[in-house]
Amino acid sequence: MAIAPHHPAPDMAQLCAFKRARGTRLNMDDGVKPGRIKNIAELARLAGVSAGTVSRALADMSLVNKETRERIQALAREHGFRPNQMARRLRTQRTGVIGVVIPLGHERRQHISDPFFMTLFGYLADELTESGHDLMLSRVIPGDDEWLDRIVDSGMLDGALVIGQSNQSAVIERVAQYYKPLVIWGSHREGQVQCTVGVDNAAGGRLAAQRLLDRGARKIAFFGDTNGPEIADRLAGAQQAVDTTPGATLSAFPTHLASDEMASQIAANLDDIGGSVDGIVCASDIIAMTTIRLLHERGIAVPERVAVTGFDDLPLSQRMVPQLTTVRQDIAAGARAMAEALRLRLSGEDAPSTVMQPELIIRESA
Amino acid sequence: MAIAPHHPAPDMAQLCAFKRARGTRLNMDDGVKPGRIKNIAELARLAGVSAGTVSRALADMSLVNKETRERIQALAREHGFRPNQMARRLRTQRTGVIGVVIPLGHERRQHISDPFFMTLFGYLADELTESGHDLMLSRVIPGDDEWLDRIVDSGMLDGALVIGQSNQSAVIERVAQYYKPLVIWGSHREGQVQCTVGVDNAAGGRLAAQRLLDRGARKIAFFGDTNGPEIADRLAGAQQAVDTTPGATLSAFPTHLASDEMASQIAANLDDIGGSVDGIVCASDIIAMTTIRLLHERGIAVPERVAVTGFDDLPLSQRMVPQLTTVRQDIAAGARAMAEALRLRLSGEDAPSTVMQPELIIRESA
DNA sequence: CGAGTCTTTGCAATCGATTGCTATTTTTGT
DNA sequence: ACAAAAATAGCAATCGATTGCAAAGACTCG
Repeated sequence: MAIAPHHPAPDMAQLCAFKRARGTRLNMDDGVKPGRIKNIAELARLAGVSAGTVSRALADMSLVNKETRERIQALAREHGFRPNQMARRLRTQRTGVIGVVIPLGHERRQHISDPFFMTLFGYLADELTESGHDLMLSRVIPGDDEWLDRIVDSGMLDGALVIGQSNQSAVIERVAQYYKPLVIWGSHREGQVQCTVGVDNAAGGRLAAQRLLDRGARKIAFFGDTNGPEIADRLAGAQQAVDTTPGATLSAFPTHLASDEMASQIAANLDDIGGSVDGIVCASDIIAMTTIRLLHERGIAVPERVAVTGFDDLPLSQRMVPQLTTVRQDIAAGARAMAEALRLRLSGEDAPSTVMQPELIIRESA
Repeated sequence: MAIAPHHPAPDMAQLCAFKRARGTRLNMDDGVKPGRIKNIAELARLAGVSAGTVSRALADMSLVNKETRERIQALAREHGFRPNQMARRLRTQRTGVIGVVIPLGHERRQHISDPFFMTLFGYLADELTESGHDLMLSRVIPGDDEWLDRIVDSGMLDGALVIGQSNQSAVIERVAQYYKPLVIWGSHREGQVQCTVGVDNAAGGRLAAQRLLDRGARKIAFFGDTNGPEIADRLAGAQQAVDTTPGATLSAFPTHLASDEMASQIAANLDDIGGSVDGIVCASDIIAMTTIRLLHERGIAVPERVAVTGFDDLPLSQRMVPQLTTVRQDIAAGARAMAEALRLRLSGEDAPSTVMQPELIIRESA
């Protein structure tokens, strides 16, 4: 991100990590900043001009004489002065900050360190910092129906991104009706106002289940928490695939994402179904990874006796043993789509929802 | 300034967009909210009191009559009014925002999705949002020696956390001399001013190497990028352990963290050393995971022919097959320590550095 | 009954940068 | 040489909430 006042165009030559700036005066005695300037007025007095001129000079406006401009800029640099962003933003009514919100409606624990969210967040950071925005992360446990209003009305944000609908679709939908610069990662529903970006979860569920069916599996289990629309769609997709295959059955087992509960819950599921299952559709790679580990502990071979599919295609899924067969969501492309939609909406235009097509990545586990 | 690394262009063909039913008009003003109040003055006029009173009422100060106070609060709620944070912050000189900075001095690529950083970041978010702070993420590729100054002087932050020293210790040290609310994740050096929280990396390296030596390994390799002090310390620790064991040798192989380069680099390393190595100390769990995967592909048994240790003890290390023997950093405890140190420093007190002791977690890979 | 205390509320300064408008120079054109 | 046009710089209003201080009204008490 750039908390920098002005961004000079990124000069690729300067990106070289090892190239140090040829600073005029480097670390020598810089601990003692020459009399710290705290606002534009002081710098103005020092330069013998008015505050307005300093402001314009620092913004590099051609309105002020080139010489004075450079003199002021040099002075500012020398004193390590940087204009107060808070005042700037109050005045300009633009904050340059995008809020990223993760609502935890049905998952109270530790959701935020979930690799999927973090990966998406990382890509979003890459995208948005490029256009000079800062990212502010808010982790919200919705206690009422106003949590999103509070965020978008806080006056601190130019726009907001919501990662995951959780069970808060209604709230999001309501806010989306009056707050434009809002983009959601999640499922698209016909006729909804909110602008979503996400994968076709039903198609993804179908792909995963179909893969298991194609391998000959008939008794299929689904591990995941279906309280949010996304996972529910994946289950529905899997159900569709199973329904079109005679003799195949599907049963769903609730499985939380929180990592500590997850393992014991999956263990319980496995003991529950015993050896009567030959394929498992997992709602995420993390669930799949844990499931495989637990099957391994029970001496059940994957994929020979039970085939397992994941969802997400996180980087780790190809580093596992066995490598994970999974449904790929292109997180980088998703982040790019979210950023693009938000940019459009920030400039007042409309932006449509984006539904990406998932892709089945066949590796070893199924 | 921070510049995002380059992403490979996505296959946009697979994105399919659905236009929203309600094409053009995005701006359905009015809508549900009764005539939108935009500032305290308007609300004050509506309530028939002065702005100051409204401000105090909203802050729930006992200074204003309980009845008027409640009346104003009700009015504010009814109109969905929320005071402008930017103005509030300009006036109070407190932002409630903590900056989290990840300097990428020697790693230009995609560092941010590194699971370790993300996990730590997640825990930090949990800790700090609890005390009412927001987190702003800044990913910085230091182009000069002022990147940190720009961030802490931006006037947007109450404090800052730096995750990883990279090769920027000197810059951090200089800033730490004048900016107090600053806490660093990284290595502690005698006599330094910066407040760090981190694990004793040398001890960790020693533990890992010693484990391999104890298993009988004598020709040890180290995989990791030693440009930053942290990994360098781990290597130094490993070297110490090897030095005290007659006949044992250690050789270091540079290995970047960026996930795409890493695999090929490790593959090259492995081919380089051929079968002449019987133990590998990896500088992170991710490196270890990739290494094991590649050894597996080459038909080299882990730990029978080559024993491998990781570093970090990420959640995934116990879900792998084989489970990873690794040096544990307690990331949650680290995040707690960072948050606590920052809180102290925010309230003007001093806070010492924290050096945590690493712990060897013996599982299957060594 | 008037002085002294409390409660409440209002007024106006403040935080620090931005920017429309005005007031000075220069410079140019004829 | 004189009017008109540019080029510069300054003044002061503004963004919206907070808060010290003053003031007005309500109440107590000797």
